[in-house]
Amino acid sequence: MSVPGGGAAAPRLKDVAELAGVSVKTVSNVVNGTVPVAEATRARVQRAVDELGYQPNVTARRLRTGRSGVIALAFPELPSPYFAELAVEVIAAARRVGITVLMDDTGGDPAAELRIASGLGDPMIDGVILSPLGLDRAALLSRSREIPLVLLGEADLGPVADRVHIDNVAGAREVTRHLLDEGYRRIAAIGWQDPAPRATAEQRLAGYREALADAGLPLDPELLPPVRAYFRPDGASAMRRLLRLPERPDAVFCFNDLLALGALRAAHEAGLRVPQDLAIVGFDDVEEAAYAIPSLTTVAPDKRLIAELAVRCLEERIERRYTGPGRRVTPGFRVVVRESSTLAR
Amino acid sequence: MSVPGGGAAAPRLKDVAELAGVSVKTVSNVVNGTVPVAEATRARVQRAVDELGYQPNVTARRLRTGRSGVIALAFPELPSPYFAELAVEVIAAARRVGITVLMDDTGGDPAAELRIASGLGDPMIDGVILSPLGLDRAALLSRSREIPLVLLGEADLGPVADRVHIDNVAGAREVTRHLLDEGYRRIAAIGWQDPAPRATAEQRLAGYREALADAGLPLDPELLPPVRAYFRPDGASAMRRLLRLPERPDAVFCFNDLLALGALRAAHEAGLRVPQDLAIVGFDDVEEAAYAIPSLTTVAPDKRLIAELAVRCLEERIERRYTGPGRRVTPGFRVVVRESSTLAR
DNA sequence: CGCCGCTACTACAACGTGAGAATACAAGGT
DNA sequence: ACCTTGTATTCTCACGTTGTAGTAGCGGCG
Repeated sequence: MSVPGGGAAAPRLKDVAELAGVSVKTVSNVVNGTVPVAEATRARVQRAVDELGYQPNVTARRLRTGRSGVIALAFPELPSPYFAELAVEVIAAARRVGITVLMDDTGGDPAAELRIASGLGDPMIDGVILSPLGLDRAALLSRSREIPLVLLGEADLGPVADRVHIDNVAGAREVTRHLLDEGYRRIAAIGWQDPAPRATAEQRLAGYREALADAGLPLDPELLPPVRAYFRPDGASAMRRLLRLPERPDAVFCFNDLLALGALRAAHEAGLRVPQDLAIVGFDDVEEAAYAIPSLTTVAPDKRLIAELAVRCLEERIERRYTGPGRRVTPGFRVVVRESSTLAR
Repeated sequence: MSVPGGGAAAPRLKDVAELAGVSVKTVSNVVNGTVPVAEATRARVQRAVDELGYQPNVTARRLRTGRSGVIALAFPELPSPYFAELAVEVIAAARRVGITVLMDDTGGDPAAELRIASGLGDPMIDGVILSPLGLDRAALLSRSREIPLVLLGEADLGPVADRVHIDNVAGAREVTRHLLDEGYRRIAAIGWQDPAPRATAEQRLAGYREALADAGLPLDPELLPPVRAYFRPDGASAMRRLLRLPERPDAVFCFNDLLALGALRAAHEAGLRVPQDLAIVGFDDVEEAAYAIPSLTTVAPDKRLIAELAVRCLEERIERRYTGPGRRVTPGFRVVVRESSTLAR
C-alpha cells in the first residue's frame, strides 16, 4: 500500500468504482446503505473497498451533507479527575458508534459555555455535550444557533436540551444517612456557595437537609462554610474554618471528592485522625478516592452509563430520530463505603 | 437547526463578491492575502465582508487544500493525572494557533500506537502528537504513511519524528540527591520493570544509580522491586514487598507520582510515618501530589512549555516550514520539595 | 402487444473554496 | 503606433462526496 518516499494517496470512491466496475454512486450507496443494492453488486463493491482500504473522506462528506461526525465535549475543568474520567468514557462511547469527540474546556465561563452550546466553538460540529457551570436558562434560550445539545449535570436549563444526570438530592441524602447510621451526629457540609449557589450546591445541600430532618436533627448554619469553588484548596480552607468552631463537627459531607480530599488534608494538618476524630465523605468517586489515606467514602455515579446515555441522546437528535422537547435521563448511583467514615469511635 | 424566523444562511464568498461588485476569487485573495490586491478594491471587499459578517467555510477550505486543521493527541492512559494535565495544556496551546485536537487513548498497545503514528486513527488528520509506550523504532519505521509526528516522553524512536521530553536522568539524579542531602542512606526505587523495562524505567533508574554512585553508596538489587505498570496499586504492592525486607529502606524514589501515592498508602497501612520513618518522592508533579498526606516531593516538568513546544514543532512540520530530520527539544524541570522528604529524623 | 410500475443502477450537478491560467488594462520603451 | 512588462482581476476547474433525476431491463396485466 505504501510507496517508499512518497506514500500512496488515499483511495477515493472513484478508485473503488473503477476496480469494481460500477458507478461512483453505487459505491457510495454500498458504503452508506442509503439505498438497497443487489447482493452480487454489493459483495463485489465490498471486496474492492477492502482491497483498497478505502475510507470515506470526511471533509468532502461534510461539505456535501453538512454533517461532520464530530461532536464537542465541554467541561468546566478538564483536569479535574471527575471530568477527566467522564471524558474518557464519553470518548469511548462515541467511538463505539463512529463519532469522534473534540474536547473543550470552558473554565465555567458563561460566555464560553454559550459559545459552545451554540456550536460556535469549532466549525461544523454536529452536536454538543456540555457540562454547564455558569450558564443560565435565559442565556441558553438566546443562543444563535440551535445545535443538538445534551447537558450533563445538575443544572436545569429548561426543555431546550436533553439532560443526563444522577439524582443528586438522593445521593446527598443517602451518604448523609450513612454518616448518621455510623453514629455521627454533628455533621457539617462543605460545598455551599454563598452569593450565587450552583445547582450542584443547592441539590446536595437539599439532600443533606432531608437526611438531618429525617433524623430529627437541627441544621446549624455554622456547619455550612461557603466555598468559592470545588477544588482541594477550597475544601482545605473550609475545613480549617470548621475546626476553629467552639463546638467542632464530628463528620463532614463534602459536595465533591476534591473538597473532601482538601478537607482530609486540613484535618490531618490539625492533628485529627480520620475517621476516629472526624469522618469525611465525598461525592463523585474519582479514582483517587480509593487511594486516599484513609480511603474515602463517596457517592459513585455510573460514569460509563452516563456517557453512554449522553452519546445516545445526542445521536438521536443529530440523526433527527428524535426531535421533541428536552428529555431527562437519570441513571443510578451507589454509596461506596470506605475507611473515612467507618470504625467510628 | 435554523434560527426562528427563517435564519439567514451563512454568507459565502459569492455573496460577498456580489455585494462588493467583484469576482469570487478577488474576495478570496483579500481574505487570504495570497495575492496583492489594489487598496481601493481591498477596502471595498473588506467592507462587504464586515457587513455580511462573512466567515470562511472551513470545511470547503479543507477540502480544497487537503488540510483539516485537526491533530490527534494520543496518550497511553488519559485518566492518569499526568496525561490529563498535559492534555489540557496541549489543547490550549493548539487552540492558540487555530488547531483543534482530537483525543485518543492507546492503552500503550504498540499496534494502536502505530496506527495513530501512521495517521490511520481518524481520517484527515494533519499531524499527531503521541506519547508512546510500547512502540519501538523498527515498528515506527514501518508505518505506512509518513504523517507529521511529534513524540512526547523518554522513548528514543529515532530521527523519524521530533521529540519533546525533559532530561529524565537528570531529574531522577537530582531528586535522589535531594534524599541524600536530607540524610537518607538506604534509598529504594520503585518503578523498575523486569523482563521489558520501558525507556522511562531505564532513564530514571540511571539517574538514581548516578546519584548513589556519586555519594559512594552501593546499589542493592533488593531495593529495586519491579512493577507491572505505573499506577497506584503497583506502587502499593512494591512498597509492601520492600517493607518485608529484613533491612528496610529509609527512603523510596518512585518513578512517577502514582506509584508514590500507592507507596504512601502502603506505608500508612503498615503504620509507618512519612517522612519520619520513611521518605517518599515521586516524579511528574501531578496536582494531587501537592494535596497528598503528607504532600509529595517530586520532579516537576514544565507541562505548559512541553505542550507549547510540541504544538509548535508539529505546526512547523505540517506547514512544511521544517522538513529536516527529527529534532530533540528538552525543556527544563524543577525538583519541588514538600513534606514527604523533609523534617528527617 | 404495449404500457405500467418496479428494481437496480448511472449521469450529473452541486456543496464553498483556492490554485492557476487567462484576460483586461495601464504605463513605458522603441 | 506597437509591443513589452507588469499589475489587477476574472475564469475555469478540481477537491470527494451525495442528492436528484433519469435510464435500462424485466415481469405482469389489460
